[in-house]
Amino acid sequence: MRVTIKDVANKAQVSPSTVSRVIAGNGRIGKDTILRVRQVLDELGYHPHHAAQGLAKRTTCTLGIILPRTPDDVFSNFFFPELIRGISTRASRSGFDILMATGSLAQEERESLTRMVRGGRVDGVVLLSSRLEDPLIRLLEEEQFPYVLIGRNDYSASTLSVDTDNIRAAYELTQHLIAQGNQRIGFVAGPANMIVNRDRLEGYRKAMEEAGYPVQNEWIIDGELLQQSGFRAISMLMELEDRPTALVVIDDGVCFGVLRGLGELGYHVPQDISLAAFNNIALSELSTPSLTSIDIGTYQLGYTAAHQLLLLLAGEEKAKSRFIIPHRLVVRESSLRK
Amino acid sequence: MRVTIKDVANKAQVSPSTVSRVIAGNGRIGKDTILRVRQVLDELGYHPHHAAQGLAKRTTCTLGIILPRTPDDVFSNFFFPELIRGISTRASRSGFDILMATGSLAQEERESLTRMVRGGRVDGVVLLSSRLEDPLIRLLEEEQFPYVLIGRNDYSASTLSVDTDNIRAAYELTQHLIAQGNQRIGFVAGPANMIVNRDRLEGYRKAMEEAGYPVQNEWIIDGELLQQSGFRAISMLMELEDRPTALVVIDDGVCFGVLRGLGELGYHVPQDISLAAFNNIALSELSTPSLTSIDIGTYQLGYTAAHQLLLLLAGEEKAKSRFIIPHRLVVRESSLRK
DNA sequence: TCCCTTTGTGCAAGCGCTTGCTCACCTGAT
DNA sequence: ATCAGGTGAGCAAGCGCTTGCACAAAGGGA
Repeated sequence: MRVTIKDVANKAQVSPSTVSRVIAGNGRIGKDTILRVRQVLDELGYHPHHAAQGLAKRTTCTLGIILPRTPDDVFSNFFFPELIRGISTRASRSGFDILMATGSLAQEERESLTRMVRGGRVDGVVLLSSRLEDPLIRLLEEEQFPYVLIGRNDYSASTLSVDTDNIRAAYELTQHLIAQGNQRIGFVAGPANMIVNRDRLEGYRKAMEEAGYPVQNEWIIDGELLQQSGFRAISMLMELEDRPTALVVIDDGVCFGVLRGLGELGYHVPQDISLAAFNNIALSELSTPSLTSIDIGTYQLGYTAAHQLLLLLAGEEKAKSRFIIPHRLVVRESSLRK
Repeated sequence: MRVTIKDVANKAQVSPSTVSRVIAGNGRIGKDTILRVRQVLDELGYHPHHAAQGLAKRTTCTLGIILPRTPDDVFSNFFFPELIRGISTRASRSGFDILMATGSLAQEERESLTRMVRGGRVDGVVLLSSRLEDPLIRLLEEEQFPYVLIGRNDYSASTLSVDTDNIRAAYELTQHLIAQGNQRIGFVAGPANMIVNRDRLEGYRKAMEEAGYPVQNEWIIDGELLQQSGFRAISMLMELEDRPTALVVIDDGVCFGVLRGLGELGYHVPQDISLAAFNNIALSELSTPSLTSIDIGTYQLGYTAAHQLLLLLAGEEKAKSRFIIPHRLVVRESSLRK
């Protein structure tokens, strides 16, 4: 049978309340009592029963995460573990655990979140989302439930969020390609309804405009690169009269697909065309050619998100609601024109 | 304020116990009462408070997972999300959630698990581990806590585990290379203390022996391929008089490193040397050359693990304790000698 | 010496839910 | 008309913990 606070109390010859207070570290307890209780405490290997504690204290010491659905958001897969690690590390530093839910369907996803929130399973939620219209955000707003967004939304400025400055990042990435002598630069986009996609496109456009280089519409292609349709798009792009000499790609994972597609068409990177992408996943360094990428500080993103959420839960006055994690351009072979 | 069972009871003009029984679906309740309560139930959007329910029922409807530590187990990173998805999908089908913990240090990892188990936070644990001597397994055994192992151990045959037949898989993979005309085949290994490593090595050896081809010790190298030392090992291997014409690589992620290393040394795959690996991560298909790999059915692995654990928790008699998920050889460019 | 603080501890209520038991009522067979 | 048995619902205890409040003992100033 599990060892309860009562067992400890009996063995230490005090009342349960005293034990509780010793653990909490508040309340006025005699010095020797504290020592005695502590002794028994780890003699018995006591751990408070979480549910009971939660019930009494009205708090769960748990953060919720919704794992993004696969078909919707394939590429977050590649950096997801790193993100989790950031969140989890910060959380456990405050004694918080992570409750995770998935749903293959939007419906299930919503239900999971509802159960978490209405069921009082978590104190706050980390939402990994950058869809323009996110029903989960709406849900949390309606419930007025504490949450932090990794990414950004356009609902309300007061939403606590942690993000990369994607516009800036894309701007710099494009500038890098320009500095390498590219004038015609294309863009391989992700799902249109993701804000991150919109932002990166914007940064790219800005850099091109500033440099005085026109952007052709045909240079912007859809990056469902894990599918056949992606290959077709790439192939059409390369057949253009004035085809780009470089591409900005929405994500490293997608970039792998682009690289593959180009290879099959007989093109070499970076000799025939340069590539530069985002997220700097672990394998980007190991591909041939290695991928130039924007490192978005994935771990840091998760860590900070958890940190800010915990501050919010602790009732700290939040100075601002939006936090930008610095990114870093990592130049590798795929963009270095010989 | 949260809506409690009492609120529902009041509004439906019944006692809380009746509401509870309506929800549980047991107990003798009048037909019209049920209808009335149901009505109020979703009118108010009631969700039972998880902690309270857990306290009363002595169950948490939660499964625990320990996320493997990074430095220890880098490459599980690549298929981890998929595994989680499998676990989570099965779990949520039974109304279970997933509690996840990390620890960067072995110490923290242990503490997380202890908190989970002793704190009554979870009903069972899914352990992703294949270290030979795993302190976490020991902990769970001591506590006699229900768990399922993804991988296998050598402690006790009664441990519930779900695994790939790694010996067999490695055997087949090696046979494939042999069928391609390779006689001298090397092996790029992972951390020596992982059972999966040992098993795959064994399968490889068996296939070689059966074919009557000798295995040189120098052909078996350590695959810390994300490090410098890995490159050195590869380079030394390739300088051997009787260097292998093919390599079995412990993991796709590592294989990316090998591929990279070989490329830097001026070798081409598969022309100069063939490569074949394990796990079939998403990007294996997209690299150039694409990677021949054993698909271990990652999702299925997670799903089955959760399934068996839930059966165990439900008190079902378990017919056997070890479940093997079928693997599948996926032949791609890296092993096809032209 | 008396009274007012301060200090250390226990009592008991309550967090939201489940469940064994009791009890009132309604059948239908005798 | 009577009563056994079935049916529908509520009472109250209890899950393991926290915490406001009461209270006893000890200390200190007048």
